[in-house]
Amino acid sequence: MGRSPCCEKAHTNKGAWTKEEDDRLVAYIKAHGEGCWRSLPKAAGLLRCGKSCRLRWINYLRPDLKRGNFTPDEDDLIVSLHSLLGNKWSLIAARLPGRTDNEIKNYWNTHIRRKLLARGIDPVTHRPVAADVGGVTTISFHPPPPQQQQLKPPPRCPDLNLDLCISPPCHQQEEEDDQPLDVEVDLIKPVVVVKREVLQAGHGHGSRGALCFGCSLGLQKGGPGCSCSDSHFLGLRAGMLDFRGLEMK
DNA sequence: AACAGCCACAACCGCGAACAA
DNA sequence: ATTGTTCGCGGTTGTGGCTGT
Repeated sequence: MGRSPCCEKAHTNKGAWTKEEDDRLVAYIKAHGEGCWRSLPKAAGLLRCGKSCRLRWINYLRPDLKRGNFTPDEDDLIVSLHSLLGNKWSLIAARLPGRTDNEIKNYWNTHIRRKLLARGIDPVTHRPVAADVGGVTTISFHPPPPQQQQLKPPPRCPDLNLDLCISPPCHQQEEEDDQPLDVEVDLIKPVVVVKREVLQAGHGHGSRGALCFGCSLGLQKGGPGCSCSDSHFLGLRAGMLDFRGLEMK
């Protein structure tokens, strides 16, 4: 026996949403809140399946959506998070307030991926594209071969806390021991703040607050994932771009 | 002006995880 | 422990708009 359908397909609309459907959905959620998507369409008087309602709300109707063009900051953040998390769009979206996983996924596939390729960077591995002897360029459009697949993230990274990435593990203790780090934490966009520090670092751990992305995430200085001595690449640092092989505790 | 091809994005589909009975 | 249901995610497709010929 197959899987039961997510909803009654017989009497549901498909395709683009009308203004009236949008209004109904918004009005219902404003009145009753999110939840129980399966029963929502009926309760809201919509001829849609629950999944469709959920997607419409999350990707388009939610009032806190930012919409509009991605900023260069967001661009860089997406690249760095993708290098860390792979195609975990929902996790990436969680770090970009006002952006949805679907939006980021589309943006990645249409803009960033192309941009990386144009710069000679493999969008899958985030490493410079390897050119073979004959001058033919090899680009990964599919998951990397087995030996590289261990770089894939574990099914979930439950213990990787990206919520607040300012952490002290690799600042220069020998220099300024008990001085508290002078770090401004933007609670709305904490990760962007970290990344800006990474960008302005440019010279390893010597400068205060100048942590590589890995160290910003709380990884061990000099350990796997720390790239404080690597050269810059794409406004980020080459070498810091692949944390996917790390054991998450 | 008409057509074809391309691009961007909204929406759908299938699967696995989480949860409840 | 098993089964069924619901939700959420990621990959894929469909479609409308734009651009070039």
